Amino acid sequence: MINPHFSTKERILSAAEDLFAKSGFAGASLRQVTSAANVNLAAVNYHFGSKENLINELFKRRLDDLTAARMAALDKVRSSRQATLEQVLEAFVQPALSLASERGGSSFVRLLARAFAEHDQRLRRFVSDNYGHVLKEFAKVIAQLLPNLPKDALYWRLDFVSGALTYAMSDFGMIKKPAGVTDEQHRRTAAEHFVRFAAAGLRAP
Amino acid sequence: MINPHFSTKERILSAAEDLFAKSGFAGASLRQVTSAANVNLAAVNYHFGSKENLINELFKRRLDDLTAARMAALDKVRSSRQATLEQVLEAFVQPALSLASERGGSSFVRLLARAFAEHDQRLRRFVSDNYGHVLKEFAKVIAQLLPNLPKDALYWRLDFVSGALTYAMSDFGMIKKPAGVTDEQHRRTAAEHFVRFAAAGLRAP
DNA sequence: CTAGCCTTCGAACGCCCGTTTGAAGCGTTC
DNA sequence: GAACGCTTCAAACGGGCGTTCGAAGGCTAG
Repeated sequence: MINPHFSTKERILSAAEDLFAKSGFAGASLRQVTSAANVNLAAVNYHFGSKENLINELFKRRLDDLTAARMAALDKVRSSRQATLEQVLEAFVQPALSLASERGGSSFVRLLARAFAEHDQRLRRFVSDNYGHVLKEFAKVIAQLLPNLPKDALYWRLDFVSGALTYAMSDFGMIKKPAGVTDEQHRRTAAEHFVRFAAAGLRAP
Repeated sequence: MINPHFSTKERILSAAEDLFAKSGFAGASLRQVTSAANVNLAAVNYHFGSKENLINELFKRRLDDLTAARMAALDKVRSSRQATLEQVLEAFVQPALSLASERGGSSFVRLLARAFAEHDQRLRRFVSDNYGHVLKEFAKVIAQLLPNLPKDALYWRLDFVSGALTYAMSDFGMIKKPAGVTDEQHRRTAAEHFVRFAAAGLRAP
């Protein structure tokens, strides 16, 4: 399960990502994590200090890359002469898609959905600090592309878009990957459907 | 906090709803629940048998009403001569809105979102058994209203719609109720925005 | 009044939790 | 090869967990 070639720290992070995604932060114990990682129990507190800090490191590791990739994609779209709503949405989704394709990335995506479901203030603060400003940047660009849309309507619709994406990427819904389709293709299809749906929703009369 | 006029069973259910919504099923203990309910610890196992069964009863209590109300609203729309997509979506949202306005209902809505985030198979099975067939009925009606939309696109979009609703109703997003607006008005506004957004998304070219 | 039943109660059960500790291992540096 | 850091280890800590138990309480029917 866990590759023995990686360092203790990395093995813990990987195992924790899987187990927390599966059972929740309170539901998965450090004993389960260290056992899956083939690592001594005390290693968590040695390398991360506490369970809570391990969770934070888990998010930091992935979110730093994700937010950077999203900002880069947004800047690219922004600098093009005639950006479309679809391109902006694509810039938002594509990096998340790449993340989900990484080793363990799909677990992390579900973890992210969990972080939203947890109303725990400490965790929400942490996620929004590392994540919030990117959403604001996207909101600004989208607002420019929909100049006739009142601000309150825009914010509502952006919430709906976030929800739709979170939900779909976490495999909550009834959509199941058909047999004979690679994960990659499945995600590509999901992204295409999402961009069409979200763009139309944002443009609603 | 907990009304002493209600029965032990009801006090436990109310307190459990609040605490599980706030801290998660694994995160809130029966000792916290019974303490908040002003009830002896052993009462949970006496009245419900186990923590897991308490959780099931929690969902049953609300979902039975919700699904019945949704089916009734759908039948009403169905029987009208010329049903619109907006009316069908309204029939889906309105009962959830009423539920959220009930005493403790807003906690339950967040609990429902948690149930989706938990990938726990037992809980998912239970929720989908009590919840799934209603979604299928709505899907059928919506499919008739969008005869040119391929089936796979329809299912993707319905997933997006579910996600948008779940997310928005659980207060995950950045939308905050403005001061001086009642909960009732806030939810009414949310529903209007949602129906417009979802209808447009479903009708996307 | 009393017998019976449903409910509540305090106390305890065994178990697992996150964290800490001090010793053991081990490669690097003088 | 001794001394030093960094890492791993087994073991234990106090505490909270879900659940169980037998006694006590309190209501109703005879």
